Amino acid sequence: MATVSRVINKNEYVNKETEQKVIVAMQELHYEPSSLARGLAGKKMNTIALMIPDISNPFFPGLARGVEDVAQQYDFNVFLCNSDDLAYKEKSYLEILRKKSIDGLIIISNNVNEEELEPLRMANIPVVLLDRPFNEQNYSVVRSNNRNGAIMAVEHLLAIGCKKIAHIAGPEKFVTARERRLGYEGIVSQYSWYTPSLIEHANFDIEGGKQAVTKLVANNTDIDGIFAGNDLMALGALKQLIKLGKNVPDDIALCGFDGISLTELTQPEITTIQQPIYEMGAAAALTLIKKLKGEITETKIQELDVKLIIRGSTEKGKKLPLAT
Amino acid sequence: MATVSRVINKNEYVNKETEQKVIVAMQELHYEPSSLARGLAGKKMNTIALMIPDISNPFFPGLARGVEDVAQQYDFNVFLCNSDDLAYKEKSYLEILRKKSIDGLIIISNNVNEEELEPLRMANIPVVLLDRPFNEQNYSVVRSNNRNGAIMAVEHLLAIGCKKIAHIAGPEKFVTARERRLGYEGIVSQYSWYTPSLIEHANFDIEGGKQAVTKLVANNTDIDGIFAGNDLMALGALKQLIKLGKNVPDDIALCGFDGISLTELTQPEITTIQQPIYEMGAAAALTLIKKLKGEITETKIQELDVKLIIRGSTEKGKKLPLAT
DNA sequence: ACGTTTTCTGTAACCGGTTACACATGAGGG
DNA sequence: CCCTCATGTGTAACCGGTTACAGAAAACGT
Repeated sequence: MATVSRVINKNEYVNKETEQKVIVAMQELHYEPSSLARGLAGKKMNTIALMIPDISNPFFPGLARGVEDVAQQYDFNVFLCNSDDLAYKEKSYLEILRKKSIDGLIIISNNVNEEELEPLRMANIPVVLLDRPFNEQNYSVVRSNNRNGAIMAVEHLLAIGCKKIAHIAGPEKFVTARERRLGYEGIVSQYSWYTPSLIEHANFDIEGGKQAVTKLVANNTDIDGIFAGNDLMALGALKQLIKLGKNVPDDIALCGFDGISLTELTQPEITTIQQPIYEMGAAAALTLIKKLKGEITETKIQELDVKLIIRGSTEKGKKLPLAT
Repeated sequence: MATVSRVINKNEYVNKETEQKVIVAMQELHYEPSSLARGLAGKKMNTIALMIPDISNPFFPGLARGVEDVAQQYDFNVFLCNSDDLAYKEKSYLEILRKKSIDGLIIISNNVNEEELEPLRMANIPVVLLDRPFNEQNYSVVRSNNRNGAIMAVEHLLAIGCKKIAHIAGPEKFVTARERRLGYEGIVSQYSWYTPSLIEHANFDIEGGKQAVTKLVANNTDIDGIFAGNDLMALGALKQLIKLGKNVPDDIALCGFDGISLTELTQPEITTIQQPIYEMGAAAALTLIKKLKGEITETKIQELDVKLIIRGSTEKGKKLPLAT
């Protein structure tokens, strides 16, 4: 028994011959060591968990892919938890994860706070905050440069000649939404046309984008540019703008944020600030796994750069193929 | 110790008073039973796995939601496995699932066959096939009525006056793709205009839809209707049709299959055959959990009905708002 | 040749639960 | 009053691994 265990873990003296015999026997008997028993005996389970808030926003599956690929590469499994951004689901998952003895956690969440992660810290389970850090001191963080991205978006809209730019902001409880709004405000507050009513808050989804556009257009008859806080809202915004008979980009130009592939699908295609989605997931997974292996101990912040992708929704004056 | 275990499992004589004392003590000590130890001692882990082929096709997250919600309701956890439709990933997951002692599996796959599931059968782990059954004899199956849906789609295209209808078929290895193609062929083969070149095979994704349209339009100058084998392909098809300067629906009408919400986002919106996505996931989870509880033992096939959702892409002659 | 060190393997305790079994207690029946 | 049975609790074996420890055999140094 002990020798078999040593063969499997290859970390102690085992005679080559015996090792071969064990390996052959394992194959013949189709022996598969039980993760449960190993875990119980104090070994790592080689499983990390990834908690995402919304599986139907393609941004998060995109992150998940990055996490999964890296995990797979290092022989880790990923336990995917979809929290729907609901605090109670997140709490319940955190409990479950502890009971199941996962080795580490990558979490994207606004509802969770330090206190709730305390039990994990006690159990020595490392945590990496992805995309939405609630605390950059005590945890390793992977996120993109949201404020910069917002600035790039607004400056681009100004560069193409927009004279009055509105912002569809995500919920204030999201750091990402706040950062993007701050980036927007930083630029536009210098202009005389700016009024706070140019900011409309909405949920980070298609419906939110639609509703925000309706309000913005009703309250500000002369806006000619919209910076949406994420791509789903930009999609909804575009849909609604068309419905209201606005020409995009000639009447109103539109820029999103995230870089999900759906923005290439619309007519016109949507200009957006592209985050390195896959890479963010991969970086988070790599950081977590290195922590698990003890290769790094200190917490670190990884801020990835975003990129402006110019498409039809901000190319004024260009002749586009007609949709109808 | 034994008494505590009895309190937790509430299945044997325990004095009310003692029970209370145990419960209080558990709270005071923040005691959380270890799933690992329970699993090792032969108990269920209350975890089921869901294997999906493509997390970026919204259809599958939709199924996942259904599965998750029902699982949660019955206090089960879901281990989500994204196989990318790759046989080796699926195989590797099947091994892992066995080692981790999950209780049951819901699988959406073409690559897996009976032989590969044999170890699960030996380990007495029930399996439910979802969406893409490779065998309807030995496993419980949840799927929708694909052939009927295809027939409905084609008949709708005929009803609005299409004189030559093409089909973008998914890969033949998918049962769903085959069934839909058969439904299409069943109807159109009665017509004199039908030729096999009206069927173009493509991958079940946006890019596939684009490519197929390019070929179809090149080979058949007079098609005026397209039935796409799934919505992602329909999205790609629409995009490409517009690029080629075709008016949808007046030049070419378009119908998809699945009923993902993205079809409402385009201009024009896409007519589609709606599957009860969430319900399919929920039904699969319910079946699996009932099997786990021993409430059902026989295998059963659940075929859910689909529904035609008529939208702009098949409403000929209607004035639509302009996109540009 | 003999003591020391290295290599190798087996025994047994342990991880944290479940459960068969033994045993104690009190209630009910004749 | 004694026997039986239902109720309640503790003991110990077990699930399937890991690993500290002990001890055997082989290699090495002098």
